[in-house]
Amino acid sequence: MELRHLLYFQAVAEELNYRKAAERLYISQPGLSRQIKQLEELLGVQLFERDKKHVELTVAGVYFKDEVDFVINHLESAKNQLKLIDSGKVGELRIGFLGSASNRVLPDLLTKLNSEQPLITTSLEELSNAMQVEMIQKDKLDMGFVRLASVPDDLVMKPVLRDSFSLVVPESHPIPVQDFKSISQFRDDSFILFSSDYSNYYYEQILSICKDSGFSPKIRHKSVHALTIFRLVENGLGVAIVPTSLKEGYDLKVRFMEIPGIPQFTELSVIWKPVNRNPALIKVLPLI
Amino acid sequence: MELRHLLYFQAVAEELNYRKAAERLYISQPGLSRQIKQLEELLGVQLFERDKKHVELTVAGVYFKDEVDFVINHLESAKNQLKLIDSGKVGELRIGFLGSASNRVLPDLLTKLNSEQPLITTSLEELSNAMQVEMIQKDKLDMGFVRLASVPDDLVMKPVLRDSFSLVVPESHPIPVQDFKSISQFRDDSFILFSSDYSNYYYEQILSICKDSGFSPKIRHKSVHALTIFRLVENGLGVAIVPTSLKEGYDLKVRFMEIPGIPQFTELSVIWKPVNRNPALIKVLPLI
DNA sequence: TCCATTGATACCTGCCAGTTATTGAATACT
DNA sequence: AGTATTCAATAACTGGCAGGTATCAATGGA
Repeated sequence: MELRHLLYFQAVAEELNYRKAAERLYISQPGLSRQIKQLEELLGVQLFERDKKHVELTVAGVYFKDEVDFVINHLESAKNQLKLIDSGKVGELRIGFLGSASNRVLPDLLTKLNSEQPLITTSLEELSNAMQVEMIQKDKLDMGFVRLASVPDDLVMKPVLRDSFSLVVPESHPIPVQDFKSISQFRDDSFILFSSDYSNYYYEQILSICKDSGFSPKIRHKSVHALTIFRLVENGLGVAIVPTSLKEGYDLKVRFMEIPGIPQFTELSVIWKPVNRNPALIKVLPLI
Repeated sequence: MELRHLLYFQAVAEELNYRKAAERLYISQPGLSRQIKQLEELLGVQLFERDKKHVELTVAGVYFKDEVDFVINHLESAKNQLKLIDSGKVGELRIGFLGSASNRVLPDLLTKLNSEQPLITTSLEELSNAMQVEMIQKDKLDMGFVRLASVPDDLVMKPVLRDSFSLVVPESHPIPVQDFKSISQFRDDSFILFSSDYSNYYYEQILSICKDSGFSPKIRHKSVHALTIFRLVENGLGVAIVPTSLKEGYDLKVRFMEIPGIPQFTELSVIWKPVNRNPALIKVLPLI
């Protein structure tokens, strides 16, 4: 059985007249007759009742017409949908992001995406730098927001936000912003950092900030979640060094103080795999 | 486009290897290559990613595979229904059921069906929860008996039997029914459970029963068949926790003891797809 | 009675699905 | 490194069948 049989059957079932159906299908009437006969043989079921002048659907034929209509329509819509997916108009984008990603960049992207490509859906997952790289390489993720100095050859990286570092202290901390001259003023405080296995590069950078100031920080706590770090700071368990952009978006009793006179900075970057053929990714890349 | 293209596409999408797919289809590999190429041209969409050694589905291809599976299955079932209608029967109902389904519910339904809709025939298949959901979605099954907390949006679920949990022990087990106060009395026994891939929800529930009683069960064996589990218990290889309704219907040297004082219960539910067009299903739904 | 219109039959033909033989490239095996 | 193996694509051929024309047999309206 072929789709041809079904389309011919549809036409005859609607016209109930071989000549007219054949005309509509742009084929000859004898050809149509034969195809319908063959369909009936293939199915082992009589679909039409002919009485030398009139054509009528049998009970089985009525049922089959319904099903054939359904299948043909479904196939037609699948073909259309397929085109949309292929052109990237609809699709899903799997995005990974760092817990220390900005509170601005990701929402901005999603907003832009929503207005310019409303049929592209997203799935978001908070993951470490290393995990994002691995998952993008394995095609389990389309795009990631990371803080890394470099990525493997098969990925590309594009910086999206350059960030200075800020010290985060409890609101009640005795040293006020205007007196903050050097990070070494906090050499005796406990420090709370992002875990090194979460982002090793990031961890090293923060250590180098302290080292440049001539001390090695007492690291009391480590966490992978920005919010957890802030809560710990809030409760007086220590001070933290984080990207300045994290200042926005949280409502906490902590004070952000940009660290003066240091060369270190951090860049939030988007990474992806150029050979990833997800059409949705190709549509989204120009937006970043 | 013809059905031939779709069937060939299915085969290649499953094998991801032209040679093997061609073998399975009993045609030559070059012929298959050409037909797939032609299908891609007809659709105007690339379905496979080839790199001189490996064949992979594109994103669009993954979508299309799903749709093609659905259409082919639907058409297949329509053909079968058609034969039944033509031969005077109303239709066939394909029912899936869990190994841990009750011994009462399914026979009851079949008896009722036999008296009220004698022209509807049934085919029964024992399948896991996940498999039933998938097959119903793909129109390979009309109705399923499952134990699940929820089902995908395109299916509906109706509870048919609320069941408590019972402990199953060998007849010779030293703790008699009247002394059974808590499951924690069996903390040192080995446990035999339904496999978690058979029904994850179910598995978790049993673990939670033990956890609530303050211990974590030593799981020695897992099986997907109720009878296997009972045989293992019978032979002293451990104890099992199963729905109480399984008590009936087996003739075994085991003792069922309802677990006292626990909130957990399990519901056997019927699931089906509302848009399923099988006329037999529509006749049967009011009976449940 | 004649004619218009129906679907079925007989026979023909050109296209294309499927074949075999081969290439070329990438991987696995010495 | 060199050889064997395995993959998909290409080229050239062919046979079957979809679709064509011509025609028939029947029905029903004048």
